[in-house]
Amino acid sequence: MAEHDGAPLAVIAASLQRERHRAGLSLTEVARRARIAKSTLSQLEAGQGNPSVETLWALSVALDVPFARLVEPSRPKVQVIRAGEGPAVASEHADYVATLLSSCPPNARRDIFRISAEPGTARRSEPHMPGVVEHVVLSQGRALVGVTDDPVELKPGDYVAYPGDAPHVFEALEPDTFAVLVSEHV
Amino acid sequence: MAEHDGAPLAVIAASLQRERHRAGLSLTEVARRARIAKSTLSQLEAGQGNPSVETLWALSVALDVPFARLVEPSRPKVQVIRAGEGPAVASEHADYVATLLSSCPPNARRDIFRISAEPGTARRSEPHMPGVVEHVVLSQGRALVGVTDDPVELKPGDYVAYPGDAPHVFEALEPDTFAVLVSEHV
DNA sequence: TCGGTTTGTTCGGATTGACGAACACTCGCA
DNA sequence: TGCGAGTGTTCGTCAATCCGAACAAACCGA
Repeated sequence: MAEHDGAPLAVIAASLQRERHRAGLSLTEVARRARIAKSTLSQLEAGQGNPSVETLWALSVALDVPFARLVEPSRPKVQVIRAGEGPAVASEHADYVATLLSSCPPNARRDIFRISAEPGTARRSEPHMPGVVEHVVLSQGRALVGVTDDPVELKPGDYVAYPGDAPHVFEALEPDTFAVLVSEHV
Repeated sequence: MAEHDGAPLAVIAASLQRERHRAGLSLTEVARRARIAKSTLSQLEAGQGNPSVETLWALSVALDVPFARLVEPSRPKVQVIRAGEGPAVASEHADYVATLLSSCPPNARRDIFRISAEPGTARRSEPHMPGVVEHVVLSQGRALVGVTDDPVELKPGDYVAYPGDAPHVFEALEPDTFAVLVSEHV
């Protein structure tokens, strides 16, 4: 499910002004760098108008900001989840527990999991959405991780990234294996 | 530095068609859902034209994909970084090592680090860009992590998230403390 | 107080995106 | 073979963006 909050125009207006002020630039200067008329920028910041992609792209270059930053807002707070706590993701194997630490909030596109696994059965995953990348850092134990055809053996501290839109595995090789998994859908 | 590859129009054209085919929808059907003329969509997929933000937004809703997916591409590969390896981020304290595991690729907005620290001195960080959130999962040892005013003590397996645009700390309380840090700038 | 510079605004005119209908085309079925 | 429903395309028209220049207001040094 892709998130689609409010109409983007108001967000864009706010973002443009916010990023411009953050960079300490004048409206005139930004318009010059983006090679657009400053009148256009003025109206965009006023929330009027519906910029073309080229115009907005030029602005994202001028402000040196990722494009998406202009169309999507922001927020945060402190949050703690203790080792035992947190929603455990259902699994067909009792010896594999994935705990969701941070689910994809409005407009970041990644989930963070804590993985606990015991040796024995390999945990195979069907391909996810195209464009998903998974990152695993092994904390404890030993595990075979990666795409099913060519998994990698990880020891504590090792890191691996692999495309999540292909079949992949997580197989613990030692008891008490524990890892951090970041699943991002770019 | 924000990434700004090629002109976005060709990318958009490709993305629109790719996502539409992935969803198994006809051009007519997508146009109907997005409430835009199918002629418009046809021309956009042909790489002609420079859609307005509202038009593109409507399409992202109709296709149920995040907006940014339409303007920025990407692709992955398997990558491994062993426990000892990887670029270590400079630090004024020798007893604190941050290894960059995955730097913000085109259009994900997060970095992943492995942190190794020894007790003694606290590692204080100045605020980063506004909108940054940091996620820490402790792997080994014990540490005091979070915003400087109100840090949280973590034990193995614990997780904490906090705004990175305020001063924050990472202080190891035991030898051989080891953690995973995800820094995302939303 | 005056000139000079910079701020962001508003105003016609040329350019261009978005629309809807008509178009050529393929497929399934009687 | 003809019909109908589906595909994605091209065309002319209207409305909108985008532009450049002219604009008022704030600021600063002489």
